[in-house]
Amino acid sequence: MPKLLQVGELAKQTGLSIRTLRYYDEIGLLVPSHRTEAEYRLYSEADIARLQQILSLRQLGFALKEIRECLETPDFSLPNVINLHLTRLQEQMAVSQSLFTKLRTLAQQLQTSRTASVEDLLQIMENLTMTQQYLTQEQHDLLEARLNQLNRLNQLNEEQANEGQAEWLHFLEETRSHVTQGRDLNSPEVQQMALRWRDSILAFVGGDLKLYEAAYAGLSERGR
Amino acid sequence: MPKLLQVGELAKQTGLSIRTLRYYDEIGLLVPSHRTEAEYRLYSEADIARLQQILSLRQLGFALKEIRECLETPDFSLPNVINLHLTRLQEQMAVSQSLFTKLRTLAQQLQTSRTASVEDLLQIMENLTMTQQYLTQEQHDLLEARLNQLNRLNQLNEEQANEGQAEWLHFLEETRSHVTQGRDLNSPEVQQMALRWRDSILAFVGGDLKLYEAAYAGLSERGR
DNA sequence: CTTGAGTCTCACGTTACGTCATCCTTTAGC
DNA sequence: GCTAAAGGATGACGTAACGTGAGACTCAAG
Repeated sequence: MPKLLQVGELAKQTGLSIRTLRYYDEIGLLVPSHRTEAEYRLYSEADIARLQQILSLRQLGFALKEIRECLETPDFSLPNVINLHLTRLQEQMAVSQSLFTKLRTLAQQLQTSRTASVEDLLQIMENLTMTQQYLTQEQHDLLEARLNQLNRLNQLNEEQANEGQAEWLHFLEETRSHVTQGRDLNSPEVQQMALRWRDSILAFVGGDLKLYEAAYAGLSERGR
Repeated sequence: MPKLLQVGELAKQTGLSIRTLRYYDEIGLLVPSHRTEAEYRLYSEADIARLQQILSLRQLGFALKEIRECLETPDFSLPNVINLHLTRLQEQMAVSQSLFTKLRTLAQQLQTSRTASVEDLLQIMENLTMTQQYLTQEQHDLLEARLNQLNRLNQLNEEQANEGQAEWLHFLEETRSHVTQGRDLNSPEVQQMALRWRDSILAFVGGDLKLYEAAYAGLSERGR
């Protein structure tokens, strides 16, 4: 017999609030597949699985409406979801890297001028926030582009889809070998890998290369 | 002559929308210090400096109301702001680290069972989202605790405040030495440093040790 | 002198929920 | 068999941080 959960239990298990689950029901994002006589919500295991997907996508910064649309396309495959997850991870690490570079700059500034002036610090903070802003902007652009392409991909023929998955598997292979060998995140090898990963994405994104380039051009222009 | 900026110009320079600047004016967060005859907003350089602080704090995840309160306490010193920035960086790197560990788990899972079952993947995704949720929750708790303590700190006598700054300078010294020596983020030395940094924070936070401990206890409990 | 770009205020819309208020169900204890 | 406590349901209003017009004003350029 498949066990069914009430809202409160599910809320406890997921850490979400009851109100949130009720809201997801309200907007048709996660409608519990059963109800009791007294209209109590009952969530099946399939519902829970769907909720996991929802949370994953929400984690990636998607709006709830977008998530619903994603899950409506029937062949929104798990590889694709994980693909997104991996990419996101890559970006987060890149951000950390960038931030650390900025911190190094700060440290060096403090090294040269022993007591940094207020103006210096403000200048540094300006740099910090500026790059941060720009990165998140870039991330958003990329996410949008990827979502669009993902949707388009789902409308392509199987051949190309399989190609994309092959690329993805290839990258995963590499990642795994590096991970199992205990390599470090900041080693040149991994950075090299990140570049190839980016190229892989470029191939994956296919036509909209211009969008990607624009983001990068803007970034380097900003960096001068 | 101090140059004054109109909203549009400031918006372009900061990447914020005009509406956002108007909103900040509306809620009293950033009230332009001048207006033209026709009520055009004019932002002085002091205003811009304040905006930088605002963006820095916003970047740290503070609510606008909290930011306003922060900036209202007159001796909300720059070291404190940068202190927060550094801590945040530390946390972000910890999150990346954690995520990467999860990814490693995923990779290993895929290694053992060549074609991972849907259930396996869901399980992994569950772990991913769970830890993520928990971390952000922890981060929020810490941020709140720190804000409170920061406010209290501002009400302490100068001695203790200077002590806190000395601690901070000490940590910065260490960071700098590590950075200039090109050490890696994931090296045991830096992790050791992170631990000491945490202890420093603990000292900094002073009384509310319990709050900190609760957060960590919850984390390890969750991690079982 | 008009046109176009920039600005103003007012005001309603949006997202993802939080927070009551009020009523209904279910379970445990007496 | 009754009651109290716990859990749930449905409105409905509140919130944060803006987005998005509508309609009027201002300012520099041709």
